[in-house]
Amino acid sequence: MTRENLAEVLEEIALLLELKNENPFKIRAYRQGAETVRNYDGEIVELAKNNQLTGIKGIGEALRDKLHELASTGKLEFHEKLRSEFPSGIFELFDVQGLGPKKVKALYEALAISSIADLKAACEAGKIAGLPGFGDKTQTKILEGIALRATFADTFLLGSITPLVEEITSLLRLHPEISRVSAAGSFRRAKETVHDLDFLVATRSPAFVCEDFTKLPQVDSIIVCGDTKASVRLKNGLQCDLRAVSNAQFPFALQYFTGSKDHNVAIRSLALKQGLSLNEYGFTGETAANFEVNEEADIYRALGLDFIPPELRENRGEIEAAAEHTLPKLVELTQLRGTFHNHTTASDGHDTLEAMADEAIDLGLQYLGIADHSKASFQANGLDEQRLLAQIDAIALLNAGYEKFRLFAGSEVDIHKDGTLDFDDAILAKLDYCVASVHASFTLSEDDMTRRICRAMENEHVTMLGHVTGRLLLKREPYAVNHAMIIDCAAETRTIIELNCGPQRLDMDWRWWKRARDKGVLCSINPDAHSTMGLHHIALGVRLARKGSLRKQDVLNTKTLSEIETFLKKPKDKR
DNA sequence: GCCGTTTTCGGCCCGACTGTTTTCAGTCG
Repeated sequence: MTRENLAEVLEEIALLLELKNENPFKIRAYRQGAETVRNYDGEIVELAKNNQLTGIKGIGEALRDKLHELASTGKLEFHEKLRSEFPSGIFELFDVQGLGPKKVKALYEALAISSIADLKAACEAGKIAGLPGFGDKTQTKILEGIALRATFADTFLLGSITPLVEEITSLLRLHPEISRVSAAGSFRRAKETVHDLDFLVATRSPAFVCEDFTKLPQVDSIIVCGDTKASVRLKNGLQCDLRAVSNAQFPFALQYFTGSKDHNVAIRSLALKQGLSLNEYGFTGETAANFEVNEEADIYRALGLDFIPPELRENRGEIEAAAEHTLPKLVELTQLRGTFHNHTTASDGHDTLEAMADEAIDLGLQYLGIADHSKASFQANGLDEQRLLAQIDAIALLNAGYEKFRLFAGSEVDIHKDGTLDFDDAILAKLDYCVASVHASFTLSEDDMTRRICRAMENEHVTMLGHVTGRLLLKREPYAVNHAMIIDCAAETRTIIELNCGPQRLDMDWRWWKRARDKGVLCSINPDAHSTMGLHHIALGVRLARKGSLRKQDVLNTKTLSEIETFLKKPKDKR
């Protein structure tokens, strides 16, 4: 039973309750519960098993008991009973755009439709259009929705859509009727994956701008287009929404559409307590006129809060911190001085040592850590001892030619199944630093995997731990590890934990960094670059580090070259 | 079902858009 399993059951209950036309607030409580489970920074599964879920906002008595039953027995009677009332295929109907609980229920009751296949057949036979509340257009839209679902993924990697967001933002900026532009939503909050893109613009001609938006070259088809909002499907399948507001409304709308929903609910209730009502267009209420709002920060200030950076807006304590003026000063891209864990043509990288160094210099970095694979990563052309020693020499030779830049010789050394390393200590001692990573035997139990990784971290030559869970977002599940124990072990052994900023990895997950930070564990923002372009992912890494509440002093590679040289020369237990 | 500086009951965000209606229901964010 994983955290995600718990959350999924709660979400499924919410869906089933919707089908049963239950109290919408009860339904929301289950959804909220799922979100709380996903975001909780602690061993929530363990706590649920031991029935220790107390004092967690959003989880009351009923949810606590249900999560306890679920975590300790693997199932939940309440859930199973609900499930037995509907065929299991009915869940996939919710994936079709335009189908919500009422329509799904109507389809099931009138035509016994309980799968996408049923639905498609019924549409094609023209049976849907005649149902009450349905019509010809609905039937056509459902067929389109089914086709769309088959063609495109519905979730996208933050890193892979970033260039697209930049393109669209620049095009909107060029529009003569648009004065302000911003991406909003989960993209702006730097969620690791996003379902859709939200753009917000300030304009005097909203309807005109909405129409132009639907004509952008990236647009495949129009979903809706009204006077103040438009939704389109981009050519890569991503749904993209535009909201057009006035310049005065812009900061309110930006705050509103950036979310998260939970953050906004909390902000609004805080406003209400102060006699202010907040919506996406402004303040209302008796004292509303007292506040001049030009920027988002003015809204937070009006509520007695420090400005909350978008990355932190997940309702995980940031509002309380903003009220107490204890928000962290988050790390910024311009503060990075170098980066570690990068590959070259020696193992599975596409570019040479020299090319990688040149790119790092162009990015304004003072140092670059090389860490090609070790010999056990046979599939990645891992280096054996001899080739590694040759690479150390090659790096020394290049370093002699740089004036204000340095390459650090490292290795991404495989952690064997038993926690021993792929190189012996004598070889590791010759390196400037070492990243230890798991690349095989992913199916160990959580206990065994955690022990394996901790054993590796106990090695005095292991500077940092690579990709903690090995996850590939949207592709491969993380292997089972106990994050809390890994973090404790890192703190004890003075091992740095990597924030691997490959767009598919973003591992360790942002939800754990605050805990690591508070235990004094340093983070290294590592691109795991396999090409010169891969180095650019440090920008993505910084966004996720910010989301994880990390400050400059929590990030190893904000150290200057001379600081990092001193740091790496110290014995590990003195760092 | 959750929550509490309106505290154990009675709130809990609501506006935009579409399609099917003839004033509104459903979906979405």
